[in-house]
Amino acid sequence: MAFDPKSHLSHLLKRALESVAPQHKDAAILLERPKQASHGDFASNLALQLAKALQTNPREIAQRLIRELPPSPWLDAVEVAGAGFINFRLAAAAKTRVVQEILELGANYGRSRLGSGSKMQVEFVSANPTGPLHVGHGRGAAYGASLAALLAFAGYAVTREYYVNDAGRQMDILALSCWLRYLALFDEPVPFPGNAYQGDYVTDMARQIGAAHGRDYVHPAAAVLACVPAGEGGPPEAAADAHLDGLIKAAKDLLGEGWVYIHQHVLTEQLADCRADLEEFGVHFDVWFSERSLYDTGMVQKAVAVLERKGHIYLQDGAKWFRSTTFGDEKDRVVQRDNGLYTYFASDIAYHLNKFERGFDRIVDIWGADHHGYIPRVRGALLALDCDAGKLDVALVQFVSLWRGTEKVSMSTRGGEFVTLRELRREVGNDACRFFYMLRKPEQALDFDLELAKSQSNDNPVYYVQYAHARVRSVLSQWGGAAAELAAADTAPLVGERELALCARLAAFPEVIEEAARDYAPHSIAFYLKDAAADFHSYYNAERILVDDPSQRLARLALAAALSQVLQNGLLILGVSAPESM
RNA sequence: GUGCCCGUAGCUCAACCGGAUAGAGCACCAGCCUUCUAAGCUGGGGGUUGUGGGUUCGAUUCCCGCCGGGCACGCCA
Repeated sequence: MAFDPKSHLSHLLKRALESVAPQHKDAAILLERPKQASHGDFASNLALQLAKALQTNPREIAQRLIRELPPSPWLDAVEVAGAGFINFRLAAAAKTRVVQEILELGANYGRSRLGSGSKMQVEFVSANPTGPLHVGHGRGAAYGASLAALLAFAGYAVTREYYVNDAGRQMDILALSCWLRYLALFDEPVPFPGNAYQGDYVTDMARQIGAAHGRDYVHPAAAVLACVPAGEGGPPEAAADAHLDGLIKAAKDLLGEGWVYIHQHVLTEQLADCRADLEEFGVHFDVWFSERSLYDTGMVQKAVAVLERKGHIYLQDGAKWFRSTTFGDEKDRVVQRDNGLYTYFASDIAYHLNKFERGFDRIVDIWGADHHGYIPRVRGALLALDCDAGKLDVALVQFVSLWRGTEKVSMSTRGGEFVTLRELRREVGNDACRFFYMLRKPEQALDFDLELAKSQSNDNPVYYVQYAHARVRSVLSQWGGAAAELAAADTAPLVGERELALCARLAAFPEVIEEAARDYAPHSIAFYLKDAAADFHSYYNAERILVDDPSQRLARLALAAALSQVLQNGLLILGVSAPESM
């Protein structure tokens, strides 16, 4: 069992507490690493916490705690400071131990049992397969993938899932868009609606269909328009929607099985494209869950029927409403329209019910911030279905706005005017992309300046971290010894201020992992890695590693190797490579 | 109008579930390569944490009001 200074101190403090204030022996013992080195290696505010209950001056309590502290060979000094903090100074041996521990555990250093194997699902991206992923999806992908990796590292059994919206109107619009482009290719041009999908990829798919099936799906433009309402009256937007629906209906009627083919084709194409894009980005999924399958297996009907049986459904204006206001929503929601079609919400209820039936201990949905209003109704539905809604966490990722210098790039998926994730990755590189996305917490809106990311790519912090890793690898290869030699190295020669600071940084890694996992905050790993790299660069510039003295050389090499291991472990979670050389 | 997120150095962002003198990077100024990778290091100036109250030993953090920005308020997904 590895020695852990923090839990050791925690144990000592608890013993002292039992002696000083037995009635408060269960008080939480908080140990933190002070920001300032002069405050020692660990500090506790235990005395401050107890002051009120004991009606005693906190400094006095701190003194008593220190007096009752069992002796320990790992401690150099303990003192009262400030308002009543207890500052601990560890013996050098206690600080440098971590080096051997890291070299022994290797890729497992920092791994935690926090999750204790409980089943966790992380659902993310889940973009409509109606076009290429854009930079906003990229953020969700980077966050979700890093979070999932982090949670796995923290001991959870994680399932990564993508919910494929392959059943709705948006897919119909995409299929229609493709067909209209196809008709135009065969000289049957139907005016292309402004609210259809405009992107070039739609025309590309139309060409594919034309190449494979020739004129099989051609119908006269006049025949198409004949069964479409002109879309007059009412607000222009509603008219445009009605017009689009008319076109979809016309397409279905005229094409029959052909419609099914085109619909399936565009879905398959877009999903494959999306999947390949994500794979290249280092983002992998265990499950691609089809919305349509919920209908095919009757789960949507079942979910609504259960709600109905429990008395949470009522009829109004021909539609079925879920009384979500009973469960904290601000208004009731339609689950089945008067035309018999289920709403997106209905399939989402079924989907979440399915998630719960799969027995996850915890479920994390990662959504764009624009969906925040959706949370109460999903929770409401789960409560209505007697599910423990407390198992569901929704992490909202704020928007990404793209800039080229001072000019904002307008983005609209439907309009086909957007910067794709692929373009971004090509411009900036996968590593820099992944790291850049992780440099701010998800609830913070992100301004992504393409010019900056491109022109100053050398200033991107990712290179700073990778550079530290490459430097170590370079030194190690020049040394040329065996790794086993390092793991057995005596770390006693590590006495320099920078060396001990680096040791302390490395020792904090497991705590950083646990805290980040608890808070769903992989960004804090990126910040930690920057700090660790900074500690190393500073050390590297101040001291030489390959010194003449054999024992000192070996100890320094071991320290450097330990750092590179921690950088690797952290970068792996973030989906960023740790290069041998740069 | 209602709800959610945000407001910290000139700019972009941190701050360990209330802790000690609020920290980094970029930019700016001054230094460091015949020695392990200068994509690096050392030093310097930069702040009433939007604002006004409240809670207490102690507030960037928690509560309330206001100001400013973003998002959402569909029988779309």
